[in-house]
Amino acid sequence: MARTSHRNRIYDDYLGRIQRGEIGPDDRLIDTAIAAELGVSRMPVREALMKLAHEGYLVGTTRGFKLPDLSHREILDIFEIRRLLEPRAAAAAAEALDAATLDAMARAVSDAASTLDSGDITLFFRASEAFRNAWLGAVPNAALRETIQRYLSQVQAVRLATMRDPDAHRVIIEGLQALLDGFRRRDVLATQDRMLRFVMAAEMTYQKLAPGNDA
Amino acid sequence: MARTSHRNRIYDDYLGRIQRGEIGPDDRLIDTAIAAELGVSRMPVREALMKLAHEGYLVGTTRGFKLPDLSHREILDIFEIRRLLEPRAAAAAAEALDAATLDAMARAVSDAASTLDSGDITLFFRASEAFRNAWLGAVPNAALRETIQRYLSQVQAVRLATMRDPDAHRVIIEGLQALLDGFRRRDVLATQDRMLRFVMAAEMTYQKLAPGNDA
DNA sequence: TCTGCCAGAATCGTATACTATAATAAAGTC
DNA sequence: GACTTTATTATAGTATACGATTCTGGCAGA
Repeated sequence: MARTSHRNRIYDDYLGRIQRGEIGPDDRLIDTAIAAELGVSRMPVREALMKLAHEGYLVGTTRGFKLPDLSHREILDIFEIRRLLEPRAAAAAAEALDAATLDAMARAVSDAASTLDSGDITLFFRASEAFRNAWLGAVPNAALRETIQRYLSQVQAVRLATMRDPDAHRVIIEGLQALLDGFRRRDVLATQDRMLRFVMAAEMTYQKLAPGNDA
Repeated sequence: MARTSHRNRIYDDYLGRIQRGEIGPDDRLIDTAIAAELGVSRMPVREALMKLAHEGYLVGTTRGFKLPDLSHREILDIFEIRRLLEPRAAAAAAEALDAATLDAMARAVSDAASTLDSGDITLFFRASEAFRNAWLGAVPNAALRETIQRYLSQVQAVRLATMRDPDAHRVIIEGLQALLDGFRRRDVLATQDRMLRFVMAAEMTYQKLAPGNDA
């Protein structure tokens, strides 16, 4: 009867929670616990969590699944990939974005800008995520979009590490505003350049604020 | 006792088979059949195959797992990603390659070149795969390496579609020779350029020989 | 001969149960 | 009081079983 399986519903559910930042770095996702909560057996939960792990959104430990804690090196390695992919993806999205999505992006940017005064970290997180998901959703190359999405954990880790620094906060918001302007004008080249600058700014900020160098 | 789980052993086993081209486009991988063959239950086999599917090496159908049959569009989309990533990755590998790996690559290229006369398609396939795995193994950025490896299915599909054309065959071997020269001389910029040319040559050849346009 | 339906078989999704293993807590020793 | 060793327990891994679903092939009727 079910139009989709338990496994897929649970997968969608937890992917959404991860994207919205509802899973903390210390949370442990245990199949039996989730299964009991949902009134199903371990297996569909286990399979959903393993799928998230195979896609990089979680890592399995001997004691439950948790968010990956990326090392300094891994974060820098992924920055290298993002520098290569995201400018091109953003440029392609600039040609494809529709008005409704642009409006949503404008709202996200103004939400984010408002947190410069309010210091509302949660809103800033949500607005950044909304902006990113909006333009990514408009990338016509599905494979490219999915590859970029898989680095969600890195984006969130960087955000977490840099968010509380006022300078970084300001730099990011200026970057978002510049990007929004490029997207709005459907200026492919400007968008490409600005996305590269945006990623590189994030990288430099991260390097400055990074918590030493772990494994 | 087992140093690793059944699941992981089966995963490694079948990933190897896929890489070596031992799984045909019409083969169906059925968990119960493999389980019976190995003397284990369905579950570890099922989980191994699902992991391969989550990583893009297989797709699940209602009747077993099989190789993904990428559409024309998907193949072109992945070419766009490869154009962005592989030149940079090859350039980084050029700095890191050791002598033994270079020797292995030289052997792969000469094996591949020998098939111009012999027409030994299997050897050409194996040699191309060996060359690719060799330089990819030397890419220092692990995340980049893994992302590129995930497009194995596309590489194989393109190889399959272009391999039998004599012109394409020759173009590929010339590209391999040019790449080998770049790698050998540890010439980062030349390697980067040549890898871009190599990928673009494959793309153009594929477009010329491509089997129409399916879904 | 073609088309639609039905029965059977193959395979998937899920449930439950058991074992193995690794983290944690507890107990003992120096 | 710190360090080692031994229970305890939580959780992962695997096995087995069964109902649900979806192909497949044959049969009936047009």
